[in-house]
Amino acid sequence: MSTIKGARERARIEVTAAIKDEARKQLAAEGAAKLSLRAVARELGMVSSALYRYFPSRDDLLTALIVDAYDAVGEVAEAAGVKGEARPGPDAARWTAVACAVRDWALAHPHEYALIYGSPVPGYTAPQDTVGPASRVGLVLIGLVRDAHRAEGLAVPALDHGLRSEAARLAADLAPDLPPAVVAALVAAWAQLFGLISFELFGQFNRVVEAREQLFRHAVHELGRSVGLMEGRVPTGSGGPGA
Amino acid sequence: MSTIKGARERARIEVTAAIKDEARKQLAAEGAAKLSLRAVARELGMVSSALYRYFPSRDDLLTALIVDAYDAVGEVAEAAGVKGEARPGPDAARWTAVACAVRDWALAHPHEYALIYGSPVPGYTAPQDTVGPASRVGLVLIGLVRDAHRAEGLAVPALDHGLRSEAARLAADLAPDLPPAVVAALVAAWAQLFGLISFELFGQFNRVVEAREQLFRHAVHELGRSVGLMEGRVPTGSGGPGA
DNA sequence: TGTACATCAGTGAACGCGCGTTCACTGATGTAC
DNA sequence: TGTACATCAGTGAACGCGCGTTCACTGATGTAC
Repeated sequence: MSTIKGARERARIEVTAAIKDEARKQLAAEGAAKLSLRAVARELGMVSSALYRYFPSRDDLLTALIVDAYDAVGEVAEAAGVKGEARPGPDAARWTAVACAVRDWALAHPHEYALIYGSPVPGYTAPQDTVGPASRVGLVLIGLVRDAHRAEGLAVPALDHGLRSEAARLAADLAPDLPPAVVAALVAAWAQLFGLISFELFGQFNRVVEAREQLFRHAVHELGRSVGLMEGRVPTGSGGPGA
Repeated sequence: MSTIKGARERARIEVTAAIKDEARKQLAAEGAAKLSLRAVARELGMVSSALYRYFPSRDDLLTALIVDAYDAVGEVAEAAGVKGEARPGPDAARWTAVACAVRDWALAHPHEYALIYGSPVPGYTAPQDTVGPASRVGLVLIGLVRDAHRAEGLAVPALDHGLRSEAARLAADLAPDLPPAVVAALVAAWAQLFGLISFELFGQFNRVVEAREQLFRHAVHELGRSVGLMEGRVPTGSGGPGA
């Protein structure tokens, strides 16, 4: 249990947070490649060498920011994906809710998004610590499809011949309880979901698309169908689709 | 006509090309943010100030690389998208061919791809010169769908209520001769196509997906369907689908 | 409660480095007569 | 064909800047007895 510790420990936690906050600000202003320890220290009124009490190197600070970003978007996705009384609609609606939540977070934190889903930072290789947090959004999507499958609300898609063995491998790795065709479609949909967000965020829609949310919802809806998620059977109203 | 000019002019063309080639090498090694005029000059055996005879600033060199990259991928897409005796199959096959050609180029030139489709370079804003070259791949996709439409080989998709006005706007801007539903689906598919490539290229498939080409082809095939492209009606063989 | 010692946050100076850009210059290539 | 001048590629030194990281240090906080 981390009960109330001494002033030293509390100070350390606060300063660490302040360093990361300031670093995030600079990320937004200059991008990851130009994140500078000296600038962070300067802004915090510290001397640059003082940061080394908190992070052994610039790369370690970057890693901390990456882990935080994965956790932040993961949390948002998990919150949007909860099943329960709060969200009684069909699973297709949860699918869309998760996708929109991720997109909203990305629009609100574009530079943190770019840090984790953008072009790799040159010379930086992510350490093992990032793989857990990095998989949280994916796990939400898998869980959601699993719920639909258990409720027999999944229209299992067809599986290309060429994709059979990879689909089996993916299913064994990620969700042995789901049909391989669903897992393969899910992985493809996962990539396309983030692809859509990146494309918008990195400016490719500038001067082309205006109603970006509508286009996003449309595409996400199609992605949900490609995975096998079905609409509620009643065309109007929000009555549950039954077992 | 650019007939054979003096030695000075030929030298200028050659040196300009050498600078861009060396810059591309450094792009691959260090990424766009760390592209350094001094390093390029050093590698070329010139003094750094000499580069200013060729490019007025670092940003102008970057712009030249961006334009070249857009042109390179545009050329590849155009070559793969040509209609004619060489490629008599249904338009769905051309669609896949274009997508695979773009992906192949991206895999062969990952850093040039990241330069144009990756996270924006901080502090750099693309000038007007890039918009023409940037649209070449999109134009290929539009042309291809237009061919299918003219041959009545297009199954016009349904159009969400919420997307109607944007679809009309997009169609007016990009392809007034195509049904708005098709244009909207095409723009979404275009984003997802590059999204898939970026996701793979930026390392998100590491330790998850192995048979990446198969997964890509599967997703691209679905995207083609979402736009309305149809398979040849004859399930086996490559006989043309007729008018 | 008081003292002696250990821990550790933060300082300030320094090392060695690389960067983009400017500027006056040299010398070779091209041009006009 | 020959001469005078203009053009321009490339030089070398300099300006002013920022960076990550190390290191011996001071002084405050925490701990053991």
